[in-house]
Amino acid sequence: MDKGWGLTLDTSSSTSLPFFSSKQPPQPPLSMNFFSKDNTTMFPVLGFPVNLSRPTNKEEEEEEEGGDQIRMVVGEVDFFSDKNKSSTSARHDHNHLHQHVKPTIKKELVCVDEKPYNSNLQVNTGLQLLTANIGSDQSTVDDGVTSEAEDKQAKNTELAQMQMELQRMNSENQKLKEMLSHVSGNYTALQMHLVALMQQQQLQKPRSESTENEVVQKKAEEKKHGIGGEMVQRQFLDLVPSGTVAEVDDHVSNSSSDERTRSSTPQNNKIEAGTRDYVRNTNGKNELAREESPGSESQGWGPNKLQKMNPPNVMDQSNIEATMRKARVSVRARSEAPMISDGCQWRKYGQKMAKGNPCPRAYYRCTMAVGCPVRKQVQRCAEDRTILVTTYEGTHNHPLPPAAMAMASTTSAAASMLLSGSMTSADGIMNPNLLSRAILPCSSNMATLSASAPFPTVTLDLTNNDLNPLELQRHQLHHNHPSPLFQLPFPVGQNPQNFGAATPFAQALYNQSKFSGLQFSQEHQVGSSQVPPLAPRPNLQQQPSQQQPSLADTVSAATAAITADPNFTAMLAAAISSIIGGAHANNNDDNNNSNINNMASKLSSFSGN
DNA sequence: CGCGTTTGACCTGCGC
DNA sequence: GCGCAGGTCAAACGCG
Repeated sequence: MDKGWGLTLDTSSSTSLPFFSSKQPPQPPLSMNFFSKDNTTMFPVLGFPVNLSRPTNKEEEEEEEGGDQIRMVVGEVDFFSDKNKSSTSARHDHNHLHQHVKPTIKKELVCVDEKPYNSNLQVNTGLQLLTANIGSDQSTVDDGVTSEAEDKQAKNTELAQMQMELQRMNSENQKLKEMLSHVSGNYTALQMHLVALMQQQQLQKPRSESTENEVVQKKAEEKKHGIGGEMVQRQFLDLVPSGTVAEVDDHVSNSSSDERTRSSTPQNNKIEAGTRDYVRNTNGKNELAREESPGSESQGWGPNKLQKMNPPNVMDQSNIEATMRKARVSVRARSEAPMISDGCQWRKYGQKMAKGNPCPRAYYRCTMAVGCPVRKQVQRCAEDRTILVTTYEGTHNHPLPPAAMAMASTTSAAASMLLSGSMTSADGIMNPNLLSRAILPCSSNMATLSASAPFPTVTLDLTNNDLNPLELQRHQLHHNHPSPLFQLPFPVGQNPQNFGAATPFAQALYNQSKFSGLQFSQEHQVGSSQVPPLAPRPNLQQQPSQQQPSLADTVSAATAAITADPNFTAMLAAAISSIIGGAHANNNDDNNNSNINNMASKLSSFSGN
């Protein structure tokens, strides 16, 4: 696992990353690091590892010694470990309260909205242990040695001390809550600014690109939601973090699925089936613990139903979770290989003949981590069998190699934003035009949203037929790249390195695919597949999946993508946004940040344009 | 022998 | 209620 990747948004400098409006009150420095060196903490939506801990550092200790009454140490913020369920901060010792109180924020950090944090937040400051210790101390007084008066005095003193500790810890709780409010405030401001930027980009686009219908629809939406963009903002605020938390919750606790188990008898069979699956696979290498029953996945939780039954702010987490999983991102690309090499490991678990398509559809699960819910379907297009349609569903719950990062980011961001649109539109009906422009402002012909599909789906079409092979070839020669096994929608007469306004997104995708290692492997990734590989081209050069870009290549390619196309900023920002949505966290770990700070500064410079 | 794929059976939702 | 289609399961199979 490559450990060189992190993603940091350092908001301590509003000049380097001007996401925060100048109207915002001054915020404390906030560093978000989405990188972890181990596999224990990760951000599930994008598969980015997330370190949400803010370990005690010397500065904080010095502050304490300097006379602060309230010691502000957030010890462990563990969103992903089940350990906290059964054992609290057991290291607490009342004799060393000052040194070892480790408040543990468990499980969920939810809501940027009005909901009070303490509704979902358990802050354990060790008070229970403290209480227990008080009792224990009282019961172990040696009355044979000390006099009654001394004993009472000692008890009183101790009680007073304990009460002070209680007060101190209460204050500490309060401070922690305030801190969380700060972080969420920062997050909110960041998202609002991001949306504003995206809207600016849309407004700057030539009006001619919009059809009359789109204009009418836009106006209708704006009328419905007041100021234009309010809807999108709400989408960000309501859904990205909530869905993210739902995903987090997915891996911390099975409470939601347990509730479903209890509440729905017909699904029990399926859940048991899933359990069987898990048990069976525990002997194997690639265990697959199903997190929820397929039945509950297919309960018809379309966006409309969700929206009608649950206002966004009070949306049940399990519903969000289910819907998050249903969001699909479909990638259409020309490939002669049976499967796209997207950097992940997949295991085939089924194959079906789908109606209306002579080509079978293959079903794959991600096997990079135990219980990763991500699945994908691979099928050739019936009309043009050179087109491979890969549909991704779900979000990774594990760190991803650099080669898989960008693809996961793109699909997750698209899915998140797609969902946010589908779930918050007032009438429950998606507006594909509006949404697609919100998601991918310049990609009206590349990304489409399907409201008619059973699940909300966004399709990234990389199969534009108006290709210019010469330009492609020139590009390959120029970059000394072997001929890619897939084609990208370079429009005729345009240099891939210098896209016109017509398809800036194409280059963004190209660059992205370049740095994501999005390749089409001629060899089978995980065994054979009956998705029929086409006859290899004579000049086909092997693009082994293990030939993944180095970190430097990745960063430089990302930088190139950003510098080449401001619209890529929107995509990247969307990905970042969805990450932040789940993080709500503060991390001062500055390690591994340099490369991403690089990207962030690039991003900020373009955001300012 | 372990692991991944294959493939028929099964489950579920949906439309009629 | 029935049939269809999509999706998943799991025993059988094949490969290294």
